[in-house]
Amino acid sequence: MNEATRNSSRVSGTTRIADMLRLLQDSLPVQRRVVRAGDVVYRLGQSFGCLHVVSSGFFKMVNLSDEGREQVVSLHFKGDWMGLDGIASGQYGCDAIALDTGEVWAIRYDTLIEAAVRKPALLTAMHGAMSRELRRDHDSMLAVCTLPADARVAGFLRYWADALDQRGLRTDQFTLRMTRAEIGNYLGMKQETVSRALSRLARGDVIRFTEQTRRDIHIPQAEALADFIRDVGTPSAPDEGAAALQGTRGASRSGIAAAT
Amino acid sequence: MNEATRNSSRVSGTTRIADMLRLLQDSLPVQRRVVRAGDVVYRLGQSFGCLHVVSSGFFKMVNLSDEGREQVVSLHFKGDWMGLDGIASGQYGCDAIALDTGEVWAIRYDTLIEAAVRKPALLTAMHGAMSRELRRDHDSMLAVCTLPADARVAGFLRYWADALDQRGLRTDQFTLRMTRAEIGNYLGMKQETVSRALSRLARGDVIRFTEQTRRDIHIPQAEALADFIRDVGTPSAPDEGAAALQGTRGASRSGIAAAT
DNA sequence: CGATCATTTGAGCACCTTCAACTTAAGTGG
DNA sequence: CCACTTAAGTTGAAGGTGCTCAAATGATCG
Repeated sequence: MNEATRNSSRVSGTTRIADMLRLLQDSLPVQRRVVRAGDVVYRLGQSFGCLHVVSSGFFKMVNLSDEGREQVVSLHFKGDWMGLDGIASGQYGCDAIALDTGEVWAIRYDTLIEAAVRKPALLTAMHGAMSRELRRDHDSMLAVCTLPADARVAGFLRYWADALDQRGLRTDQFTLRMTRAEIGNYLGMKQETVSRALSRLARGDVIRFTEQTRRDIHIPQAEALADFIRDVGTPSAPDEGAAALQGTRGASRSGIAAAT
Repeated sequence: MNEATRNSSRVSGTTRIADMLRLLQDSLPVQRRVVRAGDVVYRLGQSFGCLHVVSSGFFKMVNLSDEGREQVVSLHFKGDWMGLDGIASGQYGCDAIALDTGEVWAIRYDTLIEAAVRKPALLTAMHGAMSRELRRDHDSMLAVCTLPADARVAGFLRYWADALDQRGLRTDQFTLRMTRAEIGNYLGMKQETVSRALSRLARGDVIRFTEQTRRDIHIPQAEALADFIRDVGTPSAPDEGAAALQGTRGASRSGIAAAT
């Protein structure tokens, strides 16, 4: 996703999501459910029957291997759909866990399909959600496989800010709803590495910590974040945007070589 | 995906795919296209209009960042759908590249939706494809983020064998359609690491190379592959299945600890 | 049959992990 | 309100997995 796409989607994003929620509400019987942090919406292996749409709050999807390895594979915000990966097999493919208080709407899949004959917009909404999720998965893989740890954390913050942006919320300051361990799991690194990366970003003034909690992030300028991802992500880049981090880590790829 | 799921899907998998291709052929105008290795089916950013279904051959989907970082995000076999990630934005999200000679059927998305009113099975087919792709993406992330390099390569071979299995092809011996560099990119490692991992697997007799080409893989017993992934994937496991690799790498996690 | 690409293998190093200690935040019950 | 407990987060030191760099071999193709 490039810069232009991100910016243009702010206004249309909020209306798109609001319109979709209204459409669902008006066209289908929805089962509302209020959740609190840690609540389970559904579990991997449970019989699939409903799709779930986020009305408010934040959710994580956790994949689990046979041997017990865990992986946070996606995050879901207002307007996102959950459970799409259960359609084919008839069983949900992940655990869906609430990261904060919020509300989900459960929609029977078969009911949705029936109603879609009368209201094609329902299909468009669902297909759009699924298509966006595929795109997001692919962007995640790109980041996990091609970016060093610091840039991955920076990319995560940008992703979170973008998600808020598309929902009309303030993006220069927000509260992470996840522990360092959860973030690390999602990004394919350990919690200590996340902590160090955040400290380095703060030291370079790419981000700031507001409050003592260390979960409230302030982003002085979105440009600096984007620049940082670019510069650290491409080893051949000269030191311009990430120059502020000299001595901490930004110099390692070019500088240390001469020292050995 | 557990063992039972994999085995039960062999017979039903082949009929499912054959039935689906027949359904598409009989219900919709499909644009056939023959491709050869390296051919581009569509490119990232191109205007979305058609979904593409693999009639034969093998394909990779490549995601590209603004700065030029490349990532193979998925592989597609007979019966798989391509281009689903373009629905929401109206642009394809990846490059679709043929890995071998084959055939793809292009289907107009809007035509599909119209026809689905008469034939709901068309929707079921498309939703199933998308759901399976989401599941596969999540399994990829799990592997990339939680398995060491050797187990990731072993998991890749098992994935390829499973894909062939579901299509009724022989799974104890097959030809990889990708270079080491492509495999490495897909698995989040360098080509040298893939090469070393394959050499170690062969040294432990988990796989064998047939022919001189080093792309024809023989799997003496599928169990050994699965065991290997389990054993190397879980650090706490005692040395039983991967014992054959003593001295190469399998011992590092449990053996070296005592040496320090 | 020379040229190019793919693959293998070795040696050294860097990024990230592991292990550990410490600090801070958030409850809980007296 | 303050000990006490537990979980989350930070930071340092040391070590390992996988990367970089390099060279040699093997495969493929005009």
